[in-house]
Amino acid sequence: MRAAASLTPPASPLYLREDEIRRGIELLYFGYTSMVRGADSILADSGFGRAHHRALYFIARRPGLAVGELLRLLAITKQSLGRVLTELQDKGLVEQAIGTADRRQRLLRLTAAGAGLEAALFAELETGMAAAYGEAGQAAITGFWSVLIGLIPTADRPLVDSLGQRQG
Amino acid sequence: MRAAASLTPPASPLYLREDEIRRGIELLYFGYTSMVRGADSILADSGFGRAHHRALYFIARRPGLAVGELLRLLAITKQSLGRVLTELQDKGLVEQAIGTADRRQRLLRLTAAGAGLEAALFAELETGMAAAYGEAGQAAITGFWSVLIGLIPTADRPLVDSLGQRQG
DNA sequence: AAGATATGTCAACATGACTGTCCCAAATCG
DNA sequence: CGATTTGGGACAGTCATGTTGACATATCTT
Repeated sequence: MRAAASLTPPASPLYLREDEIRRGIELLYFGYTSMVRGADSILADSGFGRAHHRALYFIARRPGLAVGELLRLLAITKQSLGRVLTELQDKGLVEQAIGTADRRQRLLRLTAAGAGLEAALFAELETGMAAAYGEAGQAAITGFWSVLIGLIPTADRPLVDSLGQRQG
Repeated sequence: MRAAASLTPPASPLYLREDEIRRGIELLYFGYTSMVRGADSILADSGFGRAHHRALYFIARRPGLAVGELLRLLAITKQSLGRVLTELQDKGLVEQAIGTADRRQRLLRLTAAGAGLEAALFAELETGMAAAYGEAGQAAITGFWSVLIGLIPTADRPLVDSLGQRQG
């Protein structure tokens, strides 16, 4: 089915060859690692790692996030998150408040210092992402999103979607 | 960058809002982690981890790959790769041959057992990727690829492209 | 009052990165 | 030819970040 080698179509809709799957796997791997590696030097300067970055990111995205929600987003154990969160609080980047509706909850938000670091980290990711968006064009962006959504198990999609929703 | 906030053009493809950038970051994170997590149970059954999976993957993709090329693909230190490679060789999944053009090189390939495990791992990734491709449609796939390529530093793109090239 | 839930904490351990150092064999350069 | 560089390997120690398991406390729900 490799018939016309001269006029290779980008991707055939029905006959998905192994090479097309492998290309997706590889680009996803290299694209993801390129993105996260971009922030490493900023993190190293602050004495933090990628785990701290992920926590900062989601707290910045959803201020007032409860610990349990962050746990579900990161899909790690509470012991792992506990260490990260303790460090961020000890260094004054994150603060907690007791939940209003449910007083067992600890609602997380960034301090001014935390927001400053997160902004620097975000600016770094933004540079790369904006360049990629600009290079690829508007139509490509929606395609990029829709394939990625398709990779996420349907059970997890509401959680991911909730990040983009207007704050309640 | 946020200078023209007052006179925002209505639907300009160049006006990239923070939410669009954050959506890309998040979907890339969740899409990538969803993909790799799918193979974890197979790996655990074999007593390997994600580092072994990455090595197996690239050796399967480019049989006869030299150690140095694998090192550049994975972007880790040779000490880290050394341990992984030693384990894969000790368990009979990978074998080495002395380079023909350059006898210092060690060319890597999978044994039959290695190819079997890699096939099982690939089948797992393929299931998810094929479903996402199918859900999203052909146009989306090329958009997906082109944004991801844009995220990869230009200096690294030839290396990534080389994976898809016909074997020399 | 009893049970479930949200969070925190202690301890031990596994994985997979890192740095630094040293070594050997083969290729390449002068 | 000798000197240097390159490809690969090895030893030792460390760090970041994940895991299990057990247990405690406060609060909400029934």
